[in-house]
Amino acid sequence: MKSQATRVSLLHHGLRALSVDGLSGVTLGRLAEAASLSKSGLFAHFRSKEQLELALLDEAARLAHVHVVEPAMRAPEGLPRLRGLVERWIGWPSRAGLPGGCPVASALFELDDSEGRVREHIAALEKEWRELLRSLTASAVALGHLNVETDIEQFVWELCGIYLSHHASARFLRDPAAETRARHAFDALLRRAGAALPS
Amino acid sequence: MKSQATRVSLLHHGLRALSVDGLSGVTLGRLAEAASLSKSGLFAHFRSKEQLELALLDEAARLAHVHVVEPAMRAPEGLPRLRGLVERWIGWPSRAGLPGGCPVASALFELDDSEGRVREHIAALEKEWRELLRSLTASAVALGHLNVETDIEQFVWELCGIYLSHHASARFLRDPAAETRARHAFDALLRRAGAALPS
DNA sequence: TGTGAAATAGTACGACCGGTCGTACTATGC
DNA sequence: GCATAGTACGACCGGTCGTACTATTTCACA
Repeated sequence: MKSQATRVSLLHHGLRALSVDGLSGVTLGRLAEAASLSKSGLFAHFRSKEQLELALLDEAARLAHVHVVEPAMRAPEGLPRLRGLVERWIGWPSRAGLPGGCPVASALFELDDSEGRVREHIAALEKEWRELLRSLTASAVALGHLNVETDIEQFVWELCGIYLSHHASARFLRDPAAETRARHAFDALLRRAGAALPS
Repeated sequence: MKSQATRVSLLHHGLRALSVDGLSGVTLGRLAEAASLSKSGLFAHFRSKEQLELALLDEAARLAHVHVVEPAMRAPEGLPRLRGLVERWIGWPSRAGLPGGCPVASALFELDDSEGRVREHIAALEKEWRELLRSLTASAVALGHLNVETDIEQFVWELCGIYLSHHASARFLRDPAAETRARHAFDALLRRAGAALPS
């Protein structure tokens, strides 16, 4: 039982470090210290650095599910649900209590030329996420909230661009207008897809 | 004279490493070995890791200028020049001979929560780049190629989103359609700004 | 309350990190 | 033609990395 609590604490501190420093910034020594544990005590939970990284990515995905997906799914199907998801998605890490940026987004650029299980795991998470965006968009089309001619794949692709641009301008450039820019871009994307929007 | 050649070689190998592994992946030992130099011989050129990083970022900017900006500036002012720039910008690292991705783009996500001169340098480069995009867009507006109501800042912001989304989908997800998606997104952005487009 | 397993600590390892040292060699300017 | 500055070398610094091994503590349950 104690073990479970320790593991939760490790994932908590590890996720914070991951969001700030990226995958390569999470080290066993620092994480052990942050969690008030010895390096070997930590090692007993994750038998390798790789397993720790995989667990941290899963924890990030779980947190995103709790803070983004679940509340969004309570909105009515179609456009409202899609809007709800996107609004909670953009900038979700800080609302979820993370001190840094989105772990998956930074990993997308950190590991783009690497190989191995960690990269594959992120690729799987990212594809799963895009599949969710795709299905919510398709649902909005099916319900007549968006045009039937909408290129759904293209829609999702551009949506991801908005997310990444927001991440870069909010977190790196520290542009206070990032939120507004993202919302305007999303509105424009919806308008192009034929959504009925207030002005 | 010999010194100059060594420095060029160091920047060359360093930039390759930077594009593949990111800033944290460039280490003095590995770079020295790649350039067939001792670590201390390398140190004679760059008196600290930080100075090396700054020099590498400048070299990346120089390369981008040669491969992206200069050829684009030969196109007629206004929309043609803007189009020329964007077309050469998207995916420029591989066309410039780099084995990895865009060093600035990955640094935008790698250093978003850090501090120091390196971060500031990247911020300056990025702002300079966005200012270039802004001025070319403003020129296209002034010449009547784009609507006068165009929100130029917003236009540039979304353009950066297209660049980042292309980077992620091409380099990480290895989606062969990345190029097409980026072009379609750019065309849609131009159409929204009132550009006269074929079909 | 005693015991065995689970959880954690302790210690050590080889490799690599950024950086410094003294020392050569070599190109360049006076 | 010689002083000087730049360039490169190999050895080495203290520190941290991931990982392995053994010892100790903690705790649930008999």
